Amino acid sequence: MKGLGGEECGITGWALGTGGRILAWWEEERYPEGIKWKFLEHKGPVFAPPYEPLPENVKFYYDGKVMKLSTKAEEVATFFAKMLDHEYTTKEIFRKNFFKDWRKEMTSEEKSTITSLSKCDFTHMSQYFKAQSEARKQMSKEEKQKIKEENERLLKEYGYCVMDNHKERIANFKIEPPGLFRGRGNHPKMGMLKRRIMPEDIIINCSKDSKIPAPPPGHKWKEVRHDNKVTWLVSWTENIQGSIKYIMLNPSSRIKGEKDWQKYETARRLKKCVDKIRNQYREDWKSKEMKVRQRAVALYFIDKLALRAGNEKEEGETADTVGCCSLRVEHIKLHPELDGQEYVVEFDFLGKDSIRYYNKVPVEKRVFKNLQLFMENKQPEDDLFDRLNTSILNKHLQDLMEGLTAKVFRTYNASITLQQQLKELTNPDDNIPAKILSYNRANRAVAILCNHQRAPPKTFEKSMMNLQSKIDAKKEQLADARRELKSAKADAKVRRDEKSKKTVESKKKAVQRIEEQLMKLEVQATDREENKQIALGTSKLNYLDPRISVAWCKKWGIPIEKIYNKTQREKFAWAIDMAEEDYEF
DNA sequence: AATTGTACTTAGGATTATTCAG
DNA sequence: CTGAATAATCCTAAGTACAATT
Repeated sequence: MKGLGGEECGITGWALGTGGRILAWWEEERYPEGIKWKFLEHKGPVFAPPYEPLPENVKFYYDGKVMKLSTKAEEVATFFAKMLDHEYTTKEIFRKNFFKDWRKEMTSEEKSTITSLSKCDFTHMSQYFKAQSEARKQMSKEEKQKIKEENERLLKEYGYCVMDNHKERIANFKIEPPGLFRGRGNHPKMGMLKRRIMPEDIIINCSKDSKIPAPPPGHKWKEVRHDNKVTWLVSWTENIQGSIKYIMLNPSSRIKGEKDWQKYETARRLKKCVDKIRNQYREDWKSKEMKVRQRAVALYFIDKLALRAGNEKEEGETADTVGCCSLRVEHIKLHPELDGQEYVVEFDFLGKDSIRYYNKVPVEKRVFKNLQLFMENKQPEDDLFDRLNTSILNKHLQDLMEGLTAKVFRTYNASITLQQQLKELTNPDDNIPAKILSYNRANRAVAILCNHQRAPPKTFEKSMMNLQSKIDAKKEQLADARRELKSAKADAKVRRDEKSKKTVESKKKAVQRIEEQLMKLEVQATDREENKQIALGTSKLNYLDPRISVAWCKKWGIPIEKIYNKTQREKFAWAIDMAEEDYEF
């Protein structure tokens, strides 16, 4: 193991600074471009537990008759049985894909008997699994403790690696278990069998001079390589899309954190030239070249609406979703006038994860006229920007600023919006809960911009009612406390002794306390209502320069724990350490 | 210039752990 | 102490980006 300039502490492997203090990664020297590490040692992946056949008394029925399945066919059947309550299993594509793949696992006898999925009865198997999970919940404390300890042992042994001078947490050291593919939205491959990954599928990446992880007994790795130009430790190819999956490090690691930091620095560089770029694309709306006009309008959408770039996708391989460059004519409607506004564009399309993007946006007249032009003589299913793709766009952006790509606009606009909103919404006289509400509102403005949605929690209505009744109860309690205070005051006026004065004081305090509690509840209710369909986590984790939040906390004396939970604090340790209250994005 | 392959970030839902009210 | 609500964590799919290849 080699140090990066500091001395090296023999036991922990941490780099030491000049004062002998342990250096955090963000205080160390960086590697030259391209090299990701010099030393990498790990224990390899943890494989999915082997299949455990069902007990004899758990039956599968075909066409009303008990049927004993071969182990392989049974395993795949259990995948379906475990999903029986899920909407997936009612979908035609899911059922068709599942059945096709299941049949591949059957013996020839099974194949000739089982010819229709609708004649399969998995309910007994399903009940068995429900009972199992119920039993797991009912386990004694000791049993639960034992499982917890086993997990911790696994984490301790396989959950960490040594990369250069640091012991780092691995994000996903467990190999994905076999199961049925759950694509999102209207995915053509939903229900297909995700096969079991074996050591023979696995490529190990580590350094030559490290202790190479041993494959499970009787097995060997597909390959062991020593590539320090990449950050992954383990990879394999999955069978649904044929794409490569990786085991990589936790967000708290140097290699992820440094990249994250760099991402925000790139966005800050965009801040310095964004005005120029905006003027440029506005000019380009008038260009003689169609290509340039399309590029300029697309960039305007990416900037103004925080749309994703929109790479091309292979048709029929994935759900039909789009981003900016892949928008089709059918995804927008042009309204010369709508609700008293001129030149309104109505967007309606499915984006990443098949989340719907719906928005009515007034745009400049030039943009509107250009869109009309782009749509001329086209069918609904034709590309809106037929002379443009993400590669062309990104090449252009690279010319405008080094390191600039389409997604930098999302990062930039998200972070700058948070900073502005915090400035605007924070009221210095507010107490801490009210300030946190303001923070959440600023966060929410970003989530809305980025269209980060969630399904409203199943229990939303109920929990809202619960909260309301809590508020009502608190209001009554407050009224009572006020009455008591009043009578205590009257009492003190008559008696004029120390004891009754003290009573008044304590009653006053009680009223104050209850007022605060009430206010906290009301704030909570507002916050929750406004958050019904909006997911704050994604922007907080991926788009908002954490130094903005850290600075805000320092400025207003808000404990950082109120904004970031433990995991988030680990991920953003660099920002928490670095940012002062005057930090500006 | 289109196509393919690789490596990485971003994403919402599912599952598990913790907290809170009764 | 117990069960429901809530928060945290886990999981892995689905994007972006860019290099290599045809």
